[in-house]
Amino acid sequence: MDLPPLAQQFVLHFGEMGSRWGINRTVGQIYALLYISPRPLCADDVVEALGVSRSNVSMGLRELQGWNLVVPRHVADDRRDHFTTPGDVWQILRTLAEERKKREVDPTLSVLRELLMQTPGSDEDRFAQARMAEMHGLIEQLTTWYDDIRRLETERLVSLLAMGARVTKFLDIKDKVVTFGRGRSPRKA
Amino acid sequence: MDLPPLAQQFVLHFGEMGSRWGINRTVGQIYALLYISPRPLCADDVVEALGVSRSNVSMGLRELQGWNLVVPRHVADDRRDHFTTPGDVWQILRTLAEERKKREVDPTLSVLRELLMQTPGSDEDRFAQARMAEMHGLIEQLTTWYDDIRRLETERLVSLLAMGARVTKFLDIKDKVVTFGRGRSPRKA
DNA sequence: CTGTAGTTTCAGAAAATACTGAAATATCCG
DNA sequence: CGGATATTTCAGTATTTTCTGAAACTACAG
Repeated sequence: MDLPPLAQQFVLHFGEMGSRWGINRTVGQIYALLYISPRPLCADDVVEALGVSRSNVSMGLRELQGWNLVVPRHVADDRRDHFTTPGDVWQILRTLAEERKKREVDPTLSVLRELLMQTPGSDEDRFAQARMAEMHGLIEQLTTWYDDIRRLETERLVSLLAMGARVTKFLDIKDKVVTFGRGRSPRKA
Repeated sequence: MDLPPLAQQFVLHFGEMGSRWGINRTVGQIYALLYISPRPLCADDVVEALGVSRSNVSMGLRELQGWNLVVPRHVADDRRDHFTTPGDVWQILRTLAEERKKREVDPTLSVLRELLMQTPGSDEDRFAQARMAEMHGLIEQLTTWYDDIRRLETERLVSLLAMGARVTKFLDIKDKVVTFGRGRSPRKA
């Protein structure tokens, strides 16, 4: 690997973190490389930059495309496919959330649903099913919330984040507003 | 493995998902088993239920304790350690978020900080650093937000989730309130 | 149709990870 | 302390995952 120092450290870090993120080292490195590259790179550029085999790069790029974290981009006067990461980090975050949900949460949700449909044949199973119901309820609440906020434009999402826990203040206000609406004597909030 | 049908399916599913969640099959199964068990189990119970080696269970339990997803619990008249998962699913969610952040996000955040301190030695590095700054900004916003809401009691967290994207309505209200505060003539909202 | 440049597939090698049984260690009780 | 029970460590084995080079495939230009 022969990259400028900062780039190299970044790429190596992503390689190491790869395993914790459920991807392998090469895939992590390819992503990092494309992320900090000022222009789209072709597979051979990646081979050269990372010093791994051509076929490994091919597989890595395929996997990253499967995650929608890397997109092909045509470059004038070159038959070869070139690749970039989407530029907007907020978009990347959405993609990541979406894909992780799809891989890590959805399968479990559907298994839980199936198991909750079945009739328990023993006390153990009855208890187990109750626990599964709790887990199912939690996941369902989370995914409903996620489905809701994923549609927000970035700007709104950012202000929501910036508010943080302070939004709960408005929950209080809401309670008061509701009270007013029920005919109690209003007074200034 | 010899468990009641529902329990068994649940345990097997967690074993399969393990790899996607960054844990191995046995660890996933142990967790699932403890989660649906009506009483704390000792290591030998787990060996018996899952049909894996004693030492494997020992390592798995150790790992799960490292994640704070399993806690030892004493059982009367038995010298052996017994283990449970915390009962409250919301607490489990918090723990999971906390641990995943610690393992998957924090190391990258600190590497990014380091790399942003360094002086770029080339145009490539200058560009790379700009991209790293974007990523750093995003992660920092997310972790700030997370630090904020992780402290909420469950009840408030739940209502926040239930509100979903509707909280943004209050952002509009807030704008109005600010406007009022600046001396424009107030009228009922 | 043929040659060329580019890409993907795939079987096996290499590396990493998970699992086991045996031995070592720790803990408790009398 | 000595013996019994419970737990952990660890070296070796098995399994899984990753990576490679060679071959197969594809698309296009001449």
